[in-house]
Amino acid sequence: MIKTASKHHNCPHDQGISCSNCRLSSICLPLALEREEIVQLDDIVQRGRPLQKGQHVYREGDTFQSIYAVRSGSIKAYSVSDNGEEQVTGFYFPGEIVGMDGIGQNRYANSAQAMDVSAICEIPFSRIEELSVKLPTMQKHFFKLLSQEIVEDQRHITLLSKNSAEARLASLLVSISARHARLHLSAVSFRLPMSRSDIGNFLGLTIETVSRVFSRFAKQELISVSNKDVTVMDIAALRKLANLAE
Amino acid sequence: MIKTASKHHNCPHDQGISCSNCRLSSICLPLALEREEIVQLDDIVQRGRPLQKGQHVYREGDTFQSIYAVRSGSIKAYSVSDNGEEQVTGFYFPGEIVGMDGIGQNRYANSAQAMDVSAICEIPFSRIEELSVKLPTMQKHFFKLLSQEIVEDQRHITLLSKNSAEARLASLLVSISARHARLHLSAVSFRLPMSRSDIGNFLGLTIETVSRVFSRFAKQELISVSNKDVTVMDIAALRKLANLAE
DNA sequence: ACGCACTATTGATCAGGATCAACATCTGAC
DNA sequence: GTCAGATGTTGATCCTGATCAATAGTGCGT
Repeated sequence: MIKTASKHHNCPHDQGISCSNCRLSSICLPLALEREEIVQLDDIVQRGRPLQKGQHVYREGDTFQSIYAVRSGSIKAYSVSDNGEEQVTGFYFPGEIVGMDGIGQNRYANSAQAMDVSAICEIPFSRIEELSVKLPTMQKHFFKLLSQEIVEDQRHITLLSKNSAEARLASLLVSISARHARLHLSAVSFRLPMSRSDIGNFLGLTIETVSRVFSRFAKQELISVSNKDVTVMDIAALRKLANLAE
Repeated sequence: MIKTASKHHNCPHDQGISCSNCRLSSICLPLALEREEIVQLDDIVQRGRPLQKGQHVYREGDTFQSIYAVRSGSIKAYSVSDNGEEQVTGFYFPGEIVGMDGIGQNRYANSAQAMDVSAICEIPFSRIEELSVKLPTMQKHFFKLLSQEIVEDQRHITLLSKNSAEARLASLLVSISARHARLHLSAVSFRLPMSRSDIGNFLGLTIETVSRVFSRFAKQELISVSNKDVTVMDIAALRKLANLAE
């Protein structure tokens, strides 16, 4: 393999040195913002070096300072409850934002950990607040982001409360497929960055059940699985299993 | 019973004709706001006539315009999923705020329904946005409110994902007890405004299981139950069952 | 006060997923 | 390339809570 110079635009962990030319901006900063506003946001966004797999973006209990946009790779968020059990609360892909749970209490309610080598954009929240006062569009955008996370979490509550193991896993696969499509990646073939244990934890299932349902889906030729690589063969059937509208 | 004139301050559905003298303001508008800022908020808050039991504040899919503070009574929020099943996503008591799920999509993701005769304060969101641009404290307050709802929902996800029927019901009882205490009402004796079916739906259980767990708690003398009236006899034991820290 | 419909309780049985256990496969360090 | 530990798969059994069913209680309208 030929090594490409990482300063240019073809390395996935370094594409777009500014929000203005970041190809994720349509997801990360939906519609709303004007070019000039994006330039102002650009000034406050800090782009660090990539995180290695397993490294934390922040930890539960840390003082809240920033929210983070995923630029490449993937992040899992999890919290540890009073009795010491871990609960995975979300998986985040490029263009998505983590850390908003920290605003309310001035400390993060979750830890955020890289599941792959990942690049992230740090956005100091105090600067967002300042900018939001000057730019109502920006304020509106962040109100919306927060509200959407609430709706997402409520969907997940419904998933856990009302759906079978098969429906839960189907639902996760459909969701990941759709998010890949949004990134102009294949909606059909993708690599799951998380372990079976993370999937089970997120879906409220044991790893044995996750493994069995994967096998069952494969036997029914809805997907084919090899380790973490999944190929979706019948998305319509998965959507049906997940109780989603066509 | 002697009828009291409802214009004065002793009717529970009419206490505090303004935010400034509302005894819930410490909950509904935590610390943050200055007297003068509260006066400005006062101007935009609309106080309607009480809702009867069963009436809706808004319905899923309605165009989003306002958020609502519960002044008296109690509200349940629920959504209907693609397959037609109802999911109760939350119960709201005086001082708490409903409707923030509507911001992201410009339509409510849930319906909100009165479980008792309830008084609510309508707060048009566009006015909040305007005011937030002028008053950074106000902006910060609403960012926090939204973030706290995210954390709440994630706690509920953990409850559903990791806890037994007993832990779930214990957790709800502890939560309602604490919220009553915050309102300076008895943390020990209270009336549950919601049906067993709503409780089961919220906790991801059938009504039979809810009923059985109530009976079991009563037999163990952790609580005594008569219909919707509950007396908590051993809050420490309930907290332990709910896997909460002391 | 009566009856009807709705809500809740309790019991008997069933089933989905957890748990326990054995084995297979992958990954990374050397 | 080899080996050890981690991760994943598959099977057998168990248990919690769902389902089905019968009964009891509540509360509202007349």
